[in-house]
Amino acid sequence: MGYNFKEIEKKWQEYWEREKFFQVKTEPFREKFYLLEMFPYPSGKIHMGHVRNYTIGDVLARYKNMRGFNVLHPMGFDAFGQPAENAAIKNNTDPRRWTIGCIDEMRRELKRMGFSYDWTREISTCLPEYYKWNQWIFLRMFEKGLAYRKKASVNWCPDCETTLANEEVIEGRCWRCKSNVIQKDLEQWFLKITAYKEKLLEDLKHLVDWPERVLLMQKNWLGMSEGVEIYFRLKDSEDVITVFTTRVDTIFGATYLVLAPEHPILRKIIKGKPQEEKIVNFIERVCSRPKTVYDSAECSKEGMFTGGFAINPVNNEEIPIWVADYVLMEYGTGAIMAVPAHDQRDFLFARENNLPIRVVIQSQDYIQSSALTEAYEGDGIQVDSGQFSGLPNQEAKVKIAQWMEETGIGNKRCHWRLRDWLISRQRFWGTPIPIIYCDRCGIVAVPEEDLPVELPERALFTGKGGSPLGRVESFIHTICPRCKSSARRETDTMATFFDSSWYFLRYCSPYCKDTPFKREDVSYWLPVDQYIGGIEHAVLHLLYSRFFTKFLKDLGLIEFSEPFQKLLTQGMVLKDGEVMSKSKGNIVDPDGIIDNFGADTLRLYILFAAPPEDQMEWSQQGLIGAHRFLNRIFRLVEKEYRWTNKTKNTIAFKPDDDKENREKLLRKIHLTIKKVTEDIESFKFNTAIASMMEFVNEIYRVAESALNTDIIQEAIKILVILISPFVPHIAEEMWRELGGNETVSKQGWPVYDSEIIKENTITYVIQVNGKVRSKIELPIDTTEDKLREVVLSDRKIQSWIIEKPVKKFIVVPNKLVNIVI
RNA sequence: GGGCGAGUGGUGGAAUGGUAUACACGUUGGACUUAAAAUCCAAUGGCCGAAAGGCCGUAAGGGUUCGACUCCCUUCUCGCCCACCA
Repeated sequence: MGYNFKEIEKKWQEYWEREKFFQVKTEPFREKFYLLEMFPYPSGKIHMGHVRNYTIGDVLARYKNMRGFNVLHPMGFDAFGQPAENAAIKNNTDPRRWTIGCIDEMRRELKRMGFSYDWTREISTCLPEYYKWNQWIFLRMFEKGLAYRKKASVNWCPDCETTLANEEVIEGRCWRCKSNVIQKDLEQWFLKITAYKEKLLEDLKHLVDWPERVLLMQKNWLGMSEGVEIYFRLKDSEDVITVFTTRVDTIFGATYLVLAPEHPILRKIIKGKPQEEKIVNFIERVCSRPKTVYDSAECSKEGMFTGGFAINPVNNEEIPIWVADYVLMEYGTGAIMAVPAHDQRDFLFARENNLPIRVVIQSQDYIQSSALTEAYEGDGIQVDSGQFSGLPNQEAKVKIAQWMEETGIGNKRCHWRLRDWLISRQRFWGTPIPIIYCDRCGIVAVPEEDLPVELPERALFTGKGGSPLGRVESFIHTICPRCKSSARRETDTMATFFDSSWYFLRYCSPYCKDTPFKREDVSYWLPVDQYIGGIEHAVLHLLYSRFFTKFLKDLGLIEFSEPFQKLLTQGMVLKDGEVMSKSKGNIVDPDGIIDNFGADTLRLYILFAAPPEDQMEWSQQGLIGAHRFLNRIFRLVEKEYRWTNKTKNTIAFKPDDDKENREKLLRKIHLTIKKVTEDIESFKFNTAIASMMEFVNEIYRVAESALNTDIIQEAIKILVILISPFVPHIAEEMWRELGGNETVSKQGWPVYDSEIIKENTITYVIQVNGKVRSKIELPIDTTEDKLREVVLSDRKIQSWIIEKPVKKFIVVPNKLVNIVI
């Protein structure tokens, strides 16, 4: 029989709730700590990933609390999204009711875990009092020209007459009806995140407490590349083709140009040429290809000669213009200069189509154009490059660009990978975009006083015929705010990433009715001191949140430009080496684990199994081990080590029969405080727990030999405090059982005494030629001469160095000696 | 194809230039018990040896160092991100 976790956990959860233990308020003169974990999508049940994420956060929140910080630790739900709508289609029910049901269930589960949230601040993005502010922010962006309409293609199922997310397109077919998906152009809303690209890149430098790889992923996503735009005149017209290159040093090796199939000048070039029809067919074939199908480098590059020629401005050479599918309209200028000798893609294409290859960068081992088997993309010396021949290419790169700017041949440019953010979704379950279309006035913003534009109560969910919102007549028909004639509402809703791009601000003033948040609250709590969540949000969510923050700062609503000071990305929870998922059927349900072992066991196990950032493998055996450990510490209570209120926080020194054990335990107490504190600060929860296990082993060992001493009571007391952020319920229970008043959560965090930790003697490791041969116990700070004398007279060491001269005698103070012979 | 990260006992992991395998799981043996569970004790990288002890050992190979899991180079494997980005 183990300890009664069911009763204990229920009791303390009720206590914390009754005492409003984790409710906080803005207290300008108290040091704050804002700890945020990524809020969940309410799919119905929490999974182990959530448990891990929120347990990591909870340990830190409770620890910071005990250190005296005013800790904001909120939780909410990212409640809009497709699963609710799909559930509604399946059962023809209301996505609202489905979502609220899921939220209730998940809140119940989160409470069972004993997380220290301030539940009075809970938010759900699907409630009008929240999404009103999505619309408000959208309108501010619209005013600033940062929200605009543009045609963009969507995946479209002609049978269901509906748009599909990429994940709903399975092998080019609709996931529901299996018919072929086509690309369809729709007018859609975009946010001009590209207006902030330089700031988004620049400010990454300040995010020193973010994981390196997240910074790198953001950097790659922004994708800035520096290069030169070069202007190629056409042979027989005044038209100019602009190409972008990062390798302007290879310009003398350009032997042809390539246009993307969508390039606007292409039709002009081929007009009236014999191959016109063939090329038009080619263009149409390539453009209708679903974008997801073609698979990069593996895919063979297809293209044709257009019949046109361009003039290379650096040497007036005539070069042919081609069209090929390996050039993308979306990047750069949609046209490239092809240098087959120094670009692998160009090389393959040139060989396929018998186009000339000309080496203009010579490598150390001499290369010949005719003998190349692959492009040479490395550095070297310019050859056949006019006045730049003989220069190292890196130097030539700079000089050629300069020369081009002076002569008007080209200009230095940056190109970015980042695109504007498409936020329109042809879906019901999202924030309505607050826009009205009037035949007379055009696109009109919904006036602020009319917000929120609420989702209608009822809609029909069939999965066919477009968005359900588009068929709710009472929603669509409205009056133009400007001219008062009849008008139509926008029926698209916002992508849910919009909702989560500013939710961390709403937690500060969740009840605010006039603005999205109160300035005084936000300026106290923000930025978030520690953000914790999955690596899958390393790019989009974090980038969008940074964008919103910068935008709100420009509006003058906030004073900071980065929302998250520190970031921790936790690893995934695996079972049998695979990610837990419904489709694999390898889910372990947290609820069932809590039933059988308790929340404390689950918390302890999930922290002990691996460091937070690493992936962890679920093991039922390991879980049982954690449970066993909790039983083991709980048994300390039953051994009658209760303390009286008089004992207080001091460690009493009393003469004891077992002086050595006493001193050892005292030192262990302070070593453990040190280790656990440092490990929590650096998120090494697994080793923090290991050190507490060692501590417990030591307490038991000493208890065997010297029963019922005050030092043991003190050790247990410290143990209970140290372990309380990890396993709060059992810690509270033990605290009371042992005679403590108040609660353990209200105890200050213990401080170690470095004097007590100090050792008087050191066990020196003695190596001979780098191999451990002996260990000698010596007083601390033994002089080197004395050390040498003792070590060389050691019997074991003597047998190793006999008759061999000592070449070197290396001393690492208070640690190790290495004798080289 | 490019970038990043990782590879340590039967297992999860510890040690980031100084005793490799802390802590835990598992396994084996023992104590307690009529029995089981629970608990407690002991052993647990490999090889040689009766023992003392020795040799080998952190994916593979090489290098730097008095000393390398740790730093450098080469190779292999796995994971993640990006990917026809000019």
